[in-house]
Amino acid sequence: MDHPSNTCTDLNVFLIARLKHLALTSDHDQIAFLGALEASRQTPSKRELRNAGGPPSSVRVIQHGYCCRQMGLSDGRRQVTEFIIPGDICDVRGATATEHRIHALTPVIHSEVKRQALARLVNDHPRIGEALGRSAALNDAMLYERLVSLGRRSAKERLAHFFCEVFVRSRAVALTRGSRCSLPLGQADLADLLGLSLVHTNRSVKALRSEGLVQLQRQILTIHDFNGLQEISKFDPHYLQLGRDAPGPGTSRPPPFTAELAM
Amino acid sequence: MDHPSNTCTDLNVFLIARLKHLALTSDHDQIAFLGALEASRQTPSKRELRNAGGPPSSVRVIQHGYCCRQMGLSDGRRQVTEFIIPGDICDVRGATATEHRIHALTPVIHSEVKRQALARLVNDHPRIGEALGRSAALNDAMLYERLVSLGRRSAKERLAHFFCEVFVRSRAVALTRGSRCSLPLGQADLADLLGLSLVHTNRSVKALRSEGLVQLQRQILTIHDFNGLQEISKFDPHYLQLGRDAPGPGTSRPPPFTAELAM
DNA sequence: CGATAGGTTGAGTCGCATCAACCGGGGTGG
DNA sequence: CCACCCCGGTTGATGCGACTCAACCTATCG
Repeated sequence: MDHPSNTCTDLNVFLIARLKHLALTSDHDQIAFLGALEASRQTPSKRELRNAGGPPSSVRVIQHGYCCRQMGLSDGRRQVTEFIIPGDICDVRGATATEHRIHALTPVIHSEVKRQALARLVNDHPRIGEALGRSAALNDAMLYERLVSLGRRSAKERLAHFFCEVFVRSRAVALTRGSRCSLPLGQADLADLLGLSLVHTNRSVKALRSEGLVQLQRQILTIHDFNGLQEISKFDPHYLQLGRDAPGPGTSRPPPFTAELAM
Repeated sequence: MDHPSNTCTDLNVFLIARLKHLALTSDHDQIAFLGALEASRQTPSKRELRNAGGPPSSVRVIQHGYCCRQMGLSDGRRQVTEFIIPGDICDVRGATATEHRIHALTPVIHSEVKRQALARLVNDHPRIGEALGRSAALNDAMLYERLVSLGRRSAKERLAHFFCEVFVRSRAVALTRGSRCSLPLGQADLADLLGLSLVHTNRSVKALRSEGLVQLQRQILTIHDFNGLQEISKFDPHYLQLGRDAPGPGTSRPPPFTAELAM
């Protein structure tokens, strides 16, 4: 859970954890997927992730580090649409041509699978296709949930909900240590993610902190009272399709996915 | 563009128009797709669309009528996440188990393709898979765009942007007549779609109307000044992946899709 | 040690929400 | 045929949540 460094023994631990949660459990399939990855690339902090110049619609995998996807308006306003953690699989369906950017919040190691290779891969390993479909569905579920936040939740609710989400997602790929996880977002980024102003974000975070619910300092999120956050935001982890309350990654079992579509 | 009635000569005109825009141009493929549809079902206005009891993840196609997808919070607040028009293809990736509902705004005729059939279909007709992928990508693009609206646009901007979007989408499936199209959303629904209160929605609509930009009465949206709306909201139709300014469906050409992923 | 970036705080304002009432039309039942 | 009601839209008044402007504070760093 520390900031990206080279403490990571295997480049793909997070990705593999993610694949497990996507119910891609067979070693055979996992190896096939890893095998299809291009060489890893590094992107330094505060830079944009760029495809390897190739055709724009390949699947990109974040092996290490954090980033966010954001869209900018012509007048400078911006909206962060996703917070991306290690193991996440991005752009499963081709990124639409809109003004999307993936911004590295920390040094990021990532890789991609080219269209061609992916097509073959999915053909030979239908379960990989299914897993990717689930990944996309999960992504959508988070999008929908954020839409609800921006549309109908108050500032504190948005923050509480987001903190819950980040923590549960992080835990699912073993990126938590106790009640802490990494959250390398500045308050400005947080504001743009939640559709709030910087100042109001600051005050709302302060409110949650002074209620003893969370702490957020030096890029580390500490959850002091998960239930409290959950109470405020009515957070229901169901949509994340992850093992419900598994305290450790060991006991979390892949959820009973309603056999999804390979596509 | 009238309210759903039986004036429609062929049940699938809108769907076919949509398929064309998804660059599924071959008659062969189109017929295969239509052939895989289950028997059409009707859902009366103000009811929920329900799957035919079967497994939850099949693709659903709206042949006639309008609906919206919405999510409810425990305390009664709700968020409308999508406005769905004839020809739209829903749930391409399995609907996540969250509290999603598809609500019929008018009488709706719809059909679905079962998972099994779909898998075979995509296998035999790879272009159908690609088209469905594009459909999902387009859906996502609209989601992202709405996220920006809710997060960073003012009430008037949201309305203007949404009106532009609806009009362009409707035009793409020949559901416009002149500068009018159907918009069977009450102001309450509109409010829940745009993350505003009913009252403020009303006043904002009034503002746009008194500036001579639009008119919205009896479920009919009339665009008096598209450029004005576009100016206010910085609407850029690019993300809709539709032919740019084609006044009629005849001249609109499928955009140069960056060959997407079949999956 | 100045410089810069990120976080914190105060004051004032505004957009939007909320509460509450009213209006007009279409349907319904007496 | 009219009285009634219900629903959707409209409007006014008021208050709050969130935004903006503008400092200031604190760390980290070259």
